[in-house]
Amino acid sequence: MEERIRNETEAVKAHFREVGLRWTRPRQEIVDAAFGTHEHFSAEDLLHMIRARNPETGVHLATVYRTLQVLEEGDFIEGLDVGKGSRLFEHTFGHEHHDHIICEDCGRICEFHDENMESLKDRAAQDFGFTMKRHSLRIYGACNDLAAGACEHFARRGRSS
Amino acid sequence: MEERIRNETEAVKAHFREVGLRWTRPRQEIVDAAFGTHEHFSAEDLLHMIRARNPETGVHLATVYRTLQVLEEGDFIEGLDVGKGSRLFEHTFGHEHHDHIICEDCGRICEFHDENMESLKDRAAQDFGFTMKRHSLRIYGACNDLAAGACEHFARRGRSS
DNA sequence: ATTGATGCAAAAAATTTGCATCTGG
DNA sequence: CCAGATGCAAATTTTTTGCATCAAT
Repeated sequence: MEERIRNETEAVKAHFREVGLRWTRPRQEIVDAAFGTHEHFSAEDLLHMIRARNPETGVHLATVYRTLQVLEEGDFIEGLDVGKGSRLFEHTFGHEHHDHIICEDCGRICEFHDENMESLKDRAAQDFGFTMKRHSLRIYGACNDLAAGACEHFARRGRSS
Repeated sequence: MEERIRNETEAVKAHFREVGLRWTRPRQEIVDAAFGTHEHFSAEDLLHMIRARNPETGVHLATVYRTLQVLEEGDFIEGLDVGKGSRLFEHTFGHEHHDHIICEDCGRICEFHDENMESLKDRAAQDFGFTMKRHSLRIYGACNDLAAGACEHFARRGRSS
């Protein structure tokens, strides 16, 4: 897994070099953190993760935002509007595209991939004369775990509604 | 069409009465405007539309936001995160659900509906133990009109990026 | 009358920007 | 050295809230 991170980081580094962006300490830390988690994270979450890894870090939130922008443009991460609060990100480089199911009550996010759905999306874009760049399917619902009182995600976050 | 608006307004009014909300002048104007357009609108857009209809209106933006919230909860309108800028709304009452294709360059939004897609969504939610409440599929791309220089939407808005 | 709705201003939350300074190439 | 990156603070943008007042029921 550390190896995976190394590879992904290397890829980002290569991309940066390629497009003439500099490889700096803050960017290193940001990328390491972004690829070091499999959770969805906000800009602020990521900053906390960076600080957890290196309490001495001087990385500033503004730099996180700026770097996330670059990473998104380079298709290394993907932003996800969850409706409430800030945009969440996840690393996507080397991952197959997937869609999201979001529990409106506890905030839990499940991921799934469906080839049939993908072809339908392609077709729709074509039919309407669009060149598809990306797509985002989000299903909002209530997770049954929650109804059953067995939702650990809820326990962790403890939101109401 | 005026008749349609009347009916929709009546439905909203009935719903308000039902759940014990008052029917006020500001709400009347907001609902009329929301159902009087077939475009997607932001809270601010809507306020402009209200002022266009009645320059004397005293409706305040905060009230627009508050009312949009109520309307969304009542399933009369639906919010749409377009990633950049404010949330857009569209009235949905009496309309079949549809998905969106959004041009990242000119902002044009196309709507489509695909039964197959709908069943796949249903299935996915079920498979993951969710009770689906709503869903949002957005396909982002570049519209070919734009590439061909024939995109009127672009001419109207004239954005870059 | 009572309770909810509104206008207004001010706060909040999330993100972006200007600028002096630092630093990688 | 020099363009680009960063920290920091301040500005923006979008949405929400507190509160005195107003109006629907």
